[in-house]
Order: sequence, then C-alpha cells, then structure tokens
Amino acid sequence: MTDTAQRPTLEAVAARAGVSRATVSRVVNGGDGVREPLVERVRKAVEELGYVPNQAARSLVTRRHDAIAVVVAEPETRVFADPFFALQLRGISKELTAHDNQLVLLLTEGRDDHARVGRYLAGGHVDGALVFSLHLDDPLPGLIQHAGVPTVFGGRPDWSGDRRGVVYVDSDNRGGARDAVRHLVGLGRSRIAHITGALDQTSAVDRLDGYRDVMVDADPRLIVEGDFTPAGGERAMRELLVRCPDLDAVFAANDLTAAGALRVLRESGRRVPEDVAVVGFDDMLPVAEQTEPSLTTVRQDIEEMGRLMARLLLRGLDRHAVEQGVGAAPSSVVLPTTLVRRASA
Amino acid sequence: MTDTAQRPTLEAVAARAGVSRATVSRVVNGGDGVREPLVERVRKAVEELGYVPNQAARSLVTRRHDAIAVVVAEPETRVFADPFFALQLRGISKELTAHDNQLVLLLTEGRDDHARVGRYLAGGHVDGALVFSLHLDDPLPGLIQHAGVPTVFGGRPDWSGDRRGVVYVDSDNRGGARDAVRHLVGLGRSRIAHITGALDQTSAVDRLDGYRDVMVDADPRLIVEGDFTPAGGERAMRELLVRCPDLDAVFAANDLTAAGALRVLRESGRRVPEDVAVVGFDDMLPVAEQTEPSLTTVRQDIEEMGRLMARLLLRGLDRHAVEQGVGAAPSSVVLPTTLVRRASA
DNA sequence: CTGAAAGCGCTAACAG
DNA sequence: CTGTTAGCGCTTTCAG
Repeated sequence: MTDTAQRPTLEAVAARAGVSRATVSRVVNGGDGVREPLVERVRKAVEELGYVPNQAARSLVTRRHDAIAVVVAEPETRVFADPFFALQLRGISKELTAHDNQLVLLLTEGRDDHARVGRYLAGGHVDGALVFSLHLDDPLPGLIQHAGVPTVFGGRPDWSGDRRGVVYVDSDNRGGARDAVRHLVGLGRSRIAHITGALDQTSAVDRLDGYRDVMVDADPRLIVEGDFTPAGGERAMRELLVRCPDLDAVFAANDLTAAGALRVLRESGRRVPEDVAVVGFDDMLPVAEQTEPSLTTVRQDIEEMGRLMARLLLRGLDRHAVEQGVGAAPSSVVLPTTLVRRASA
Repeated sequence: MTDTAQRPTLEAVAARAGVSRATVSRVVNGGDGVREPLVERVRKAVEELGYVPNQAARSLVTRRHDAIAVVVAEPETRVFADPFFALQLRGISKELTAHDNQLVLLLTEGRDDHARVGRYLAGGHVDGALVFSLHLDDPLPGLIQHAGVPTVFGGRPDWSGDRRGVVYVDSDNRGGARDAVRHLVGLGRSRIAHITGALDQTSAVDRLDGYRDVMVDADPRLIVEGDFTPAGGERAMRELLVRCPDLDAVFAANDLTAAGALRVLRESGRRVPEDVAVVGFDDMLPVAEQTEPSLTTVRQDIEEMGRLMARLLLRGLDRHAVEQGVGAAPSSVVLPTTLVRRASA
C-alpha cells in the first residue's frame, strides 16, 4: 500500500509550457482551436509532468461524470446462480469503456438498500443508470423515476407507474418460448409440460405466455411453477411425473431448471429424448452443453443485451446534452432468440 | 429518461435554516460541535429541500472519493465461467457498502486495457483498488505499484517485483489440496491422479504443490494439465485413462474440472466412487451438488474472501489518514479450507 | 459554538 | 487564437 503522490495541476503544466491554464485545458480536451506549436509544447509539458486531470474538479464545473451506475437488485436470487449477470456486465463494460465511461456497480440486498441506491442516484454521482429490476412490484423503478436519472432497464420492468419514457432491453421471451414449444410439437409430442420460472419476474411470465400461445388449451396440470434453479426443476419434474405420467415433453423456463428436470427423468427411468423430449432456455453454455443428454434450448445473446443497454443509455445522454429533446427519445429494444438443437429434443 | 433537476446546494439549506454554510456542512458531516437546536433546524431544512451533497465538490477539497476500484483482468478466462467472481464481488460490495464506499468496476480485455486501467488508477479517481490478478507474469501489479494506489490483491499474485507492502487475500490452496489427497489416501487409494488447473495461475500451482506434498514420489504420468474448465477436465481424464488405466482416484483442481472428469469416467464405464474416487475444489454449489454422483470437494468461503479484501483495504486507508504509518501495515491473509464429503469419494 | 473567507483544480465565457 | 476572469459546491482554518 503505497502513498499517493501529489499530482501536478493545470497550473503547473501551464507554467512549464509558458502558456495560460486555459490553453492547457483546451489542449487536454482535444486541442481544438490551438495553434500547432503551442499544442506541441503543452503536450510535452503534460508528458514530462505526468499530468492527469482531476476528475472531481472537472465534474464540478461540467456536471458530467462520465460514469454510469449499474444497479442489480437482490443478487441472492437469480443473478449469482448462473453466468447470466456476468455476461451482461461484460457487454456493458465493453460499451462503456469504448465511450470512456466508468462503471459504478450498485448491488442491493433487500429493501433497506433501495433507499441507499435511491439516494446515490439522486445525488448526481453518475450520468445515468442501467437497472436490472428482476422482480414484479419492485420499488426501484419508482425511486429511479423520482431521482430523475436517465435510465435503461435490463429486462422489461413490471411497473404500474408512469410508463412514459421507460426504456428497456429484453429478449423475446415469449417468441422464444413459442419456438421451443412449436419445436416439440413438430417432433410429434402432444403432452407437453411447462416448468415455469419464478413468476415474480417478467421473463418467466412471458415464457409462460409463449407456451400458452401454442398450447392453447393445455391441460392445466401440465404447468408447474419452478424458480429458475436446478432444485426447483427437480421438484417440479417430480410433481409432473405424478400428475401427468403420460407427458412426452417438457419445456423448462431456463437451462438450470431443465438440468434439474433431466436428472429426475433419468432417475425415474425415462429416456430423453425418446420418452420425454426436453427444451431449455438461455443457452447457458456451461450448463446446456454439459447435461446428459446435451440440451436443446433457446439462445439469447446476453452479452449483446448488455452492450445494447449501455449504447442506448449513452445515446440518450448525448441527445440530452446536444439537441435538448429534438429527435425521438431512445426506445426499448427486444432482441430475437434462436433455437439451438442438441440432443435432448 | 427523465431530466435531472437542479439540486439544492449547501447555500440553499443554509438560507432556509438561517445559518451559515459552514454550520450546515458540519451538521451534514456528523454534527459534532453544533448545538442541538441548530442541528435540528438544519436537519429539517435538509429534509425539506431534499439536499444531497455534491460529491465532486467534496472530493475536490477532501481528496477522498469514498470509492474503490475493483479490477478484474481478462474476464474471458476463468472469471465468467463459474460463479466464483460473482460471489467475491458480492462480499466486496457488502463490505464497501457498510462503509459507505462505492464500487467502481474495471474489467480489462487484453493488454491495451492495462494502460487504460493504469491511467485511471493513477488519475486519483478512487481511494484504493482491489485487484484480481489471476495470471502469472501479469503487468498489472507493476502498473499499480507505479500508480501508487493502495491495493489489496485477490489471490496471491505472482510477482517478480518489489514485494514490500504487497497485500493479498487467498485461500489455503496448498493445504486444501493436501487435505483432499490425504482423504483419498485414507480411503485406501494409491494410484491417485491430479488434473491441474491453468498453471499460469498461482492457485493452480499451489494446488499442484499440495498434491505433491502428499504424493511425494508420484508417478509423473498421474499428473495432467487442465485449465479449470469442464472441457479441460474431460480431455485430461481421457488422457489419464490411456496413460494410467489402473488409477483409482482423481483429485481435480476445481469442481468444473471434476465434473468433466466424472462424465468421461462414466462414459468409460468406471464406477464412481467404487472404481475411481473423485475430489474437486471450490465447493461451487451449483456444480458440486449437481454432479452424478455429488462431489466431494474442498470448500473455500469465497464471499468471505471478498469481504476480507475490502476490509483490509479500508483499514489500510484509515490508518493512512489517521496515524501516518504508525502501527503495522495490514498484512496478507490466507483463509482455511474445509473438506466437504459427498458421494464421489 | 458559529460565521466569514479562502481556496480545491478545472472549464467557460469574454475580451483582447 | 490566447489569456483573463469568474465561479462550480464544498470544507476548513481563523476570528469573533
């Protein structure tokens, strides 16, 4: 743990280059409108002194921070169970980095933290926020709207409040689910069960809706609630085998759930896909490729979702500064999914 | 994307409360040495105006940011393959939050990014850094030393430079490996193979050393290099079965590797644990509990590692400010591991 | 115990 | 094109 040295200031650079602070500032910020020889001199002085601008001083006057908050609600739930979050974060990071923005990560644990996050956002520490509000009835979106920070949501937020200007990036969960179930139908299956995700998340609800779109008058007993975890998948699968021993296919709300279901099917002596075909959702590689048999699933480009969220936010920020409301506000994006065929269906 | 409203300043609060800016500042920062009735008045004004201090202005004078950078090198490698990183991050976040510090996440992709990170750290945007330098011969530690930012490393860094004051938090990889192998020996196994991790990471090297501590004159053919991934585990296991068909146990460098090995063992018709006992490392629940059979493994408390890193860093920062070198500098910590017995050994 | 005053380092008019 | 001049909002001596 070394000591932080005293950093040189604009003043010092100006003195060394024999110009005014203003000129140094201009050069440091792109050098427009400064004659070449001066630019050279200043650059040299900056180099020699190892000058780095003080971001606090700069923010104080520009009111920009070049920093974006990423808010993740309640990591305990799903976020840390699979690499989903990590991938999305990576996409976000790449995009932010490309635009010289910093990523401030705000993880919340339960209700108390909401207030803290709200305060932080309202405090004007960041230029915008990327929010993963996974749960229905989450107070976060409201808080954020109140804080007045430009925001893009990850996943369609379920929000009863004012929807104007709510921007989100989501996968086509419903369409993807339809594809999955249609694929099973195409395989000649008719008793197709569905293990849902945690139904307090819009993604789970949307996937269930997609299932219903195809299985218009499905036997209600074929639908069992899961929670996006392998354990939930096991539990649900056991229940299904009791309720509907004649089922010949399962559409699981995600790959982890499918993995749990596969295990139970194997234990019960059902062959996959011969007796029961199984389709998952996510195409989480470490999971989908490792199950036995490997998993047919619906792929979504998670990293791209992250990148897109960041892009949308930054674009909005720009317009904000430049055109003041001219041009359409950025609008939500729903990314397509693709079915990946492997061995399980 | 809503507009950012004009925030009230200290001045405004002072006016409303009928006191000076200085007094408001004192109250906001703890209220020491201000008479109770005034404190009340100020608090009320703050409340009514929804005042939140401007961090940039504050940092400008205090030179504190109450922000810590978390630097993760090359996410592609291991970090995003398993929930390891996410858990550690969570521990870090909890600790930082408890001390009112923000978490600035810096993900790097390749060499070019190192320079960017170095610049950022040197720029004095944060009070300290938590660095995951997973690879041998990583230039990052050097850059950081150069930047002069107080730093705690996650995992023992392999660093040829000046070791003075290098602080890290690590698991007892070597001891844990010894426990694992001893357990296998205790089970009466004698032909115990080891699938290593990626040997450009100290954790992999340390686990290999632990294996060798117990298997002092092990047949060198029993050691095969893996890379911490299931695919690597499969490849290594296949090779082992060819090289040493008589092996009766495998110690895998992590759970993912073990999962791959288990799959190959099953395919090859070996029963686990009857024919071949298998032990992993990490106790990554989603993996270790889901394998068939469930995995005996070495547990490390990953979240605690993260928490500890943050605690160490913050403590160092404090001392820095207060005592200026008095008292011992924080030193590295190696956390113990425990063997978790399940079905595979 | 409280207020007045002096910057922290930088940018952004505004002159020249 | 370049320099001068005000602050941005806050903390912190220093007087009173």
